[in-house]
Amino acid sequence: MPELPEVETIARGVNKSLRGDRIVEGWFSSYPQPFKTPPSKQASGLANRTILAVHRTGKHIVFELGVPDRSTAHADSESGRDAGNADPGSSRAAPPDAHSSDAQWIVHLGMTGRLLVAKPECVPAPHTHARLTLASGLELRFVDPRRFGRLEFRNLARHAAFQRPGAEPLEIGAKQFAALFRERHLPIKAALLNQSLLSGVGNIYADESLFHAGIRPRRRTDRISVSEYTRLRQAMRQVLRHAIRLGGSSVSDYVDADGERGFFQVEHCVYQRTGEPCRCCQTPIRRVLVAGRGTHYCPNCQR
DNA sequence: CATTTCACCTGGTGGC
DNA sequence: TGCCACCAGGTGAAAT
Repeated sequence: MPELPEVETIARGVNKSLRGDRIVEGWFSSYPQPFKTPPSKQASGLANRTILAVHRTGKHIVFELGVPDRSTAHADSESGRDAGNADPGSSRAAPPDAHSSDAQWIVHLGMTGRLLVAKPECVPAPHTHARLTLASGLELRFVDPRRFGRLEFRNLARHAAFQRPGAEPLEIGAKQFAALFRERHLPIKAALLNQSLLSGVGNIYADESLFHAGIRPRRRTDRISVSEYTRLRQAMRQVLRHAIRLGGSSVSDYVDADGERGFFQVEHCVYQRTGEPCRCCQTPIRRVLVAGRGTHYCPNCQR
């Protein structure tokens, strides 16, 4: 589900709700699959840190975290919550500053991952693999039925900051975009899905971008002209920006951090419209396999 | 090395 | 109703 527009929507939502909040403690399920960092290390690494900012890079959500607030940890364990609350220097007094980030929590949602801001009394969904309790009283929950998602904690004193593997689709220039693909020899759809080239485009937005550019998904990257790449980049930018404005695509169960569905699925021209008439020329949309993924295109509009 | 295929998971859907 | 095959937004390891 989560491609660039969905991940962007979730990151914005979490940032809005939790920026400046403090992580009191983390709970992680015993399944090893969703974790790049062992659960115990994530829990101890996250505790008592302030969330300075939450942002998207590629398909990853990155939490920028401040240094652990030891005074709060002591106050909580020795003299109860009152001491922490009475101290104006603790909890939310300091303005969040992402540049002073001391650690990062990196969330990848895989196919079915969700990140939800919830009230603690709200019953957790099945397949909830992580819960962070926050000083505000809210909870952040990571839910992921298929367990393709990944959670990682990085202490920046000892590890480099997270970097997306490829270029950012909304930042790359026209010249670099064409250069990225022209010397390769694979179907353009496969190239668009390769995150080490371009980070953020997935199955939905690859198909939609190729439709709007009028390019067939099986065309090889080395046989597409520079002017076609200019069109493709333009189409991709417009599709991604429009999808972000509509809160992403809710194909089956995608929801944002507040549990709200997106609306870009209504605008899909080809994705999961096999056999339905093209919105442009009425030709039935065709489905084929490219790079092992279901791929949808209009045989008339795309050449 | 570049490219392609497949395994990793659970759940929903549609055919018989 | 039950059983089964097939499909799903992603990625990285293994095979070619």
